[in-house]
Amino acid sequence: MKDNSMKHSSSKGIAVTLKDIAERLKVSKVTVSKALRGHLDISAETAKKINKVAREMGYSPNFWARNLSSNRSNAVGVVLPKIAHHFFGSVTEGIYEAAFEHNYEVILMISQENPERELKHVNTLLSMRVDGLLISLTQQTRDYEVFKTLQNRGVIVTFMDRVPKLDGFNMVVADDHKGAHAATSHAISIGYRKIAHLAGFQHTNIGRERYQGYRDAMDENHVKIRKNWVVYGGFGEDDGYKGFMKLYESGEMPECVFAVAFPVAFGMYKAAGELRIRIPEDIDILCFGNSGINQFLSPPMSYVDQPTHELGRKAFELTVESIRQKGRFPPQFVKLPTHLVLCKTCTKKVAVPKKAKGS
Amino acid sequence: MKDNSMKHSSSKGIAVTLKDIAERLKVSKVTVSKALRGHLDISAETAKKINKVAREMGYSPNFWARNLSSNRSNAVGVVLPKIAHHFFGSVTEGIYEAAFEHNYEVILMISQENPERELKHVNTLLSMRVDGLLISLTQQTRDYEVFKTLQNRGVIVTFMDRVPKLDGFNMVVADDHKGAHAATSHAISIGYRKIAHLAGFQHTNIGRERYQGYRDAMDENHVKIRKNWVVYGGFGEDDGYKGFMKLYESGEMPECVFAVAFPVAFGMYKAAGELRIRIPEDIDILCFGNSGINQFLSPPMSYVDQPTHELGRKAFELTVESIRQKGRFPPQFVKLPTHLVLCKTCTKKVAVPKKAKGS
DNA sequence: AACGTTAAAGTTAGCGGTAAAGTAACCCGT
DNA sequence: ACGGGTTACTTTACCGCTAACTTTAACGTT
Repeated sequence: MKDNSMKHSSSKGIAVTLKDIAERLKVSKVTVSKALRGHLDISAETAKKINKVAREMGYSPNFWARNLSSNRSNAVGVVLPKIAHHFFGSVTEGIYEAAFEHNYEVILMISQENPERELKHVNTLLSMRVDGLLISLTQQTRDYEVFKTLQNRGVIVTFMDRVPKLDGFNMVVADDHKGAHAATSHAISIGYRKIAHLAGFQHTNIGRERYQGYRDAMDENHVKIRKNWVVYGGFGEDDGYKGFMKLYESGEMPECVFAVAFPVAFGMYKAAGELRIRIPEDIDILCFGNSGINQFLSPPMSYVDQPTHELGRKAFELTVESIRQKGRFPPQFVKLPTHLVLCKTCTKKVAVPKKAKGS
Repeated sequence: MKDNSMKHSSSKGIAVTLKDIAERLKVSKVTVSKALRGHLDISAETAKKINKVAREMGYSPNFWARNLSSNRSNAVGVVLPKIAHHFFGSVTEGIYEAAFEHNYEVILMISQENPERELKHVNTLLSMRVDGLLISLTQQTRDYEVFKTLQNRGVIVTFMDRVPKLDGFNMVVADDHKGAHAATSHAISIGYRKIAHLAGFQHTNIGRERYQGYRDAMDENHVKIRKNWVVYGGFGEDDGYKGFMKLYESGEMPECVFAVAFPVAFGMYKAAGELRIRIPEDIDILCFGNSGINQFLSPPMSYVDQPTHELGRKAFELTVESIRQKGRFPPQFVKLPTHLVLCKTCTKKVAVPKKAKGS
C-alpha cells in the first residue's frame, strides 16, 4: 500500500496560519507575525526566509483576527441609497481612490432608498467594527436614532450630500443653495419669469436647500412664484414624470422648469415627449446635477455641476482625519462649490412679456 | 472635589461585549452568548432578562470575533467591474435580495474594469475569509492564477456573466449565443443582408459567444460576412463610438449593425449623430442587453433582454448551495434564457436587394 | 570581571466570541 | 437509596493574531 497519510496540512483547503509557517521554519508564531509586518525586531535574513515561505504556502493574513487583536479595523463602511446612478457612482469612485491611498478597506452597502435596509446595513457595519462610516441617507430616512447610537459608541460618521439635521457629525455637501440660486438667476437673466420648480422632499436637506436657492433668486428679482408651479416629490425619474404631469394638469404652463435632480429632469423629458411638448421650444429646462447620458438627450440640458468625485474624496479624508485625532477633531461641515454648465437649454434670451404686471 | 471617577465602562465609547453584560447580571459570558443566540440551554426567564439588558446596553455582537470562533463568516464577497451600469446594478440587486433571504452578508467591491484592482479586491476578500465569492471579470483579466489559488483554499467561487475558461467553478451566464443568434436571425428575416457586428474582445466569453451567435446565424442563412463589418473592441461607450467610426471609414456601410452590448450601441448612436447618419433610416441597429435609458433614445432600440436580476439570484443561490454541501456539490454551469424585445429599430421589413448574389 | 546595551528572538496574555465538556441541582422510577 | 436523565448553567480551551513583556547571547566599557 502506498503512503496516503497527510502529505501536507493544506490538503483540506484550510487557510494557512502563522502557526503553520512557524512550525515549518521552527521559529515562534510571533517571529513570523513580526517578520511579515516588517517589524525591526527580526533580522533581515530571517525576515527574508519567512516571507519566502509565507508566499510559497499562500499565506493570507486573517484580516479580522488581526483587527480583533490590534483593536482597529482599518476599514470604513459606506452606505449609499443607490449605486446605478451617476452621482453615487462617481462619489464611490472618489471614496475608493482616497481609501486606497490611505491603505483603508471600504465595505460598501446599498440601501436602495429603503430606510429599513439602511438601518440593517448600518448595524451590520457597526458589528463589523469599522473605524468609520460614510453615509448618504435615503429619501425616506426620518429616524436618526441609530446615528446617535453610533456617536455614543465613538464611531466616526461622515454624512455626504443627503445629511440629517444633527450636530456632532462630519458633513460634506455641495453648495445646494448657491447652485440652485445660480441656475434660477440665470433663467431669470435670460428673460424667463414663469419659472416652475420640480422640487425635492422638504424633509431632506437637498430638497430644502435647492428650493430655497430657487426661492431666494426669485424673490431677489421680484419674480412671483406661483404655488402650482412648485411641485414636491422625490429625486427619481418617476418623480420627475409625475411632477411634470401634475404641472401640466394644473392649468397654465410655465416657460421654464428648474428640476431638483437629474433623474427628475429626465422623467420630465419623458413626460414632455408623451405630451408632445417640445424642449426647449415649448418649455425650457434646467436642472441640478448631471449624468453621463445628458449629452445624448435632445437637447442636452444645461445643469448645475456638482463636484461628485471630490465629494467622495473629501468625505473619506475627513473621516480618516477624525479617526486619527479621535476626540480632538471637531466635526467639520464642508460645502463644496458648484457651477452652472450651459448646454442647449436655457441659453437663448427670450422676449420679456410686454405686460410687466398681471397674469 | 467632585467624584469624577469612571461612572460606567461605556464612557469612552468602547463597544459593549458579552463580558460587560455578564458582569452586570452576574452570570457567565457563555450564558449570555447562548441566551442571545436563542440556545435552549437557557431558561426563558434568564434569556428574557439577558436580552433586555443587552438591548439597554446597546450590545452589538462582534461579527468577526464570532466568525473567528465559529469558523464560518456567513458572508460572501462580490467583485464587479462596474456598478454605475444597468446590467451590474440589476445583478447586484438580485444578489442582495437572495443574500438577505438566506441571512448572508454581502461585501461588495468594484474593480472598475481594472485587473489589478480586481486582484487586490479578491485578496482582501480572501483575507476576510468570506465563505464564497461571486465574480464578474473585467474586460482585461487574463491571469487566472488567483482563482486557482482560491479553489485550492476551498473558497467557493461563482463566476457571473464574464467568466474565465476554467474548470471546477460555478458559472452563471445568459445564453449569449442563442441571444445573438436570435437577434441576427431576426435582422435577416426582415430582409437585411449587409449586417455588421460591433463585437467584443474575443478573449472574453461574452465577446466570443455573441460573435459566434451572430456568425452562426449568418452562416445558416447563407449570408456572407464581410471582414470589415466585424469590428472588435471592448464593451463600453467609447468602444461603440470608435467601432462605428471605423465601420464608417471602412468604405461601404452595412444596412444594419448588431452591437455586442448596450453601451456599445449607445456609443454608436453618438457617432451616428455626429456623422448625420439617421437611425433607423440610414442604418438600422440591434443590440445585446438593455438599459433604463433605452426608452429615451430616439429611436428606442430593439434588444436582446438578459435576465439580470435572475442572474444575480441564481449566482448567489448556487454559491450558498456549494457552501452548504462543500465538496459533495459538483460545480454547476447555468445558462439563463434571453429573449428578443422589439422596439423601434429593426422592425420594418425592407426590400430585399434585387441581385441575390454579388456584393 | 562585572556591568550595561543591544539585537533577535521567545513567552504570555488577551481581543470577543463559540463549542464542547463539566457540574450541580432536581426529578423519576424501582 | 441509587443510577439515570434533565435542566440550567459554568469552566475550559481555542479561533488567528498582536502587544507587551521576558529571555538569551553577543558585544563593548571601564
